[in-house]
Amino acid sequence: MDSKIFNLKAKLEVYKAMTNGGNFADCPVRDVIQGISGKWSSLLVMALAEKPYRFGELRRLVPDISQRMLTQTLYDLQRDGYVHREVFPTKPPSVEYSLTDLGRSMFAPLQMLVQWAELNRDAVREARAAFDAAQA
Amino acid sequence: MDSKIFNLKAKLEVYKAMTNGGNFADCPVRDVIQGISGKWSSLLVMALAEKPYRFGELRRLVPDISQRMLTQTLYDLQRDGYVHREVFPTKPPSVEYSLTDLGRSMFAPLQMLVQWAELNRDAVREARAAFDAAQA
DNA sequence: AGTGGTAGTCTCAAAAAGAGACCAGCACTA
DNA sequence: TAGTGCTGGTCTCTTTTTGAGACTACCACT
Repeated sequence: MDSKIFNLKAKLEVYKAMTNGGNFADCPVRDVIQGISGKWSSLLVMALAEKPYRFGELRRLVPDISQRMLTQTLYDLQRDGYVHREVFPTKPPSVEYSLTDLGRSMFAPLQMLVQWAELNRDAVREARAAFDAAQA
Repeated sequence: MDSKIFNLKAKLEVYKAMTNGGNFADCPVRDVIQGISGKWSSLLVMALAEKPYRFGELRRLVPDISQRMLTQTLYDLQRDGYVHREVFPTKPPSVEYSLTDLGRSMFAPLQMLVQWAELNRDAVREARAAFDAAQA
């Protein structure tokens, strides 16, 4: 075992002590990770990292998101402080979404993961195909 | 805008060309990200990065996961090639789960995100509290 | 004979996500 | 002047996903 890999068990004990001493259910890191690991969260953060977008622009950019989920995911991202929402009083009022500083700082490590995914998507697809073939 | 931030729109065009030319729905990166962004996936990968664990050990380590979701998440991780499953013919047969090389290589960027979450969990919680207070 | 540990599966209820209709207000067009 | 479309959503209904908990079979130990 690589000793540089952090010790999860020790961390769990720390979290137990930090929270209610009982279980590991409300581990604060999990809380944060969960907020950004939703189906659409990372995609929207990636989009907004490029430049601010309006609601309809995001909808067109990600065609297979429903309006309902776009609304809700943006709301959640705003609530967690990653995204800023600004309404402009144009004739049909337009709403612009942009990353906050916190959002940009979170985007950095997220991008690492996305880059890994880009590099390794073939490996994952092959593994998946091999597994499915073995199951059949 | 920071010019070092990659251009999502250009990427989207590339993906469009790579897939069916139509929409961005089956973007391969999203496919990979989705596999590791489940509610339990990252947590189990983090656990297995420390050392291999057996089914029951994982269940005890993460007390609030149901057996059903543990089974299924491990199955999915195995299917995508992140996790290796090995059955030992002990008297009650025991099953050991461990990370594959692919899993370990994915854990590296995942850890970046987890470290970010550790450092910024307070900021996120404050943002959340402020937002909720403003809504009320 | 009863208890506990092994790794699950099965069923049913609750929560989350997806599909699509609907809304008000303004601009442009026929 | 009535229709059409764009703005950013909400509302309802259905499908999918998740969670809770009972149940299985086998073996060891008491």
